[in-house]
Amino acid sequence: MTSTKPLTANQQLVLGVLKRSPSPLSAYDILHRLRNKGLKAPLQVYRALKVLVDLGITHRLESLNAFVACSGENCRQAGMSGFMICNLCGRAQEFYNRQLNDKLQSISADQEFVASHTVVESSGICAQCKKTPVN
Amino acid sequence: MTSTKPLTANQQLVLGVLKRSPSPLSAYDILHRLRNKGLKAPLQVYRALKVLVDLGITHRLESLNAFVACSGENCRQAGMSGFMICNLCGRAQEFYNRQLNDKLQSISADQEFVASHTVVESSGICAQCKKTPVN
DNA sequence: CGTTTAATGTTATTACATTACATCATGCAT
DNA sequence: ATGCATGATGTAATGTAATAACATTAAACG
Repeated sequence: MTSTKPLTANQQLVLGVLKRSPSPLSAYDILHRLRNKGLKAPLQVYRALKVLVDLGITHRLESLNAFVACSGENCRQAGMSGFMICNLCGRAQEFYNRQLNDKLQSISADQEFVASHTVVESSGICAQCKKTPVN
Repeated sequence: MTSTKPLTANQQLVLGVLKRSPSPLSAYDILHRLRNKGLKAPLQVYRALKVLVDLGITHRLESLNAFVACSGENCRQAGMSGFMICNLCGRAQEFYNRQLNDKLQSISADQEFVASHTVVESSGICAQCKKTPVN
């Protein structure tokens, strides 16, 4: 029943670009790809990204200064998610893990720390790239 | 017997500033504090930071674009560490947790992903700030 | 010594992100 | 309908983070 406001034109454009991309894009990458759609300034992209991220349908990768469309449907309720980022092909695989979540919770609780957001990002080499060195 | 090369002048200056700071500093914050010591350009700081981070005696906080001195002695061997970052006082509390580590390992292993580095950063409110709202 | 190598210094540039302010569109109360 | 409030957009300028390219200096060592 989460009847939420529909996305605006710019937000749809940005989300579309992210969904089509196999790997994370920086705000300026996105802007570049939307020049032909009339977007001209970084702020137009950053504004759209903010909404998408707040909605939970896009994630920001802190270690990359880049953004990806959420891969799961129900990211919002699933709690925190993590990413495995391949240094060779550039792809970012999103994952959810209940136990990891719980462990992070308990670590916070031990310190009486109230976490509002948690970033988990591993960088390395993905299975694909391990097999076929170049991509 | 890890007889390692001694730190250079700039590296010592940067590390000193980080150790004295109660919270993470950006490279430009550091530069600002070292103007009086003769440092003039960002690169001087970034170069020193790179060495310190590679040595494992300083950490980069991806979600803050900032740096902190390592709080433990033996960070290098302890494996990956995480941070709890308070949005009010700005302090970053470092932590190690074996089980968290293991869990991250196993998640990677499941996907046949070979992680070289993992970022874990929670932001929220620390125990201190919860008690005494302003700091 | 002179040569190699690592560290530094300096300038310029690129990449990432936000502030400030003007404009436009929409909804809706009178 | 008219006028006002609100939210979305557009645009320019600026601020902040990071690196490239190249010149210079210092230390190591045959």
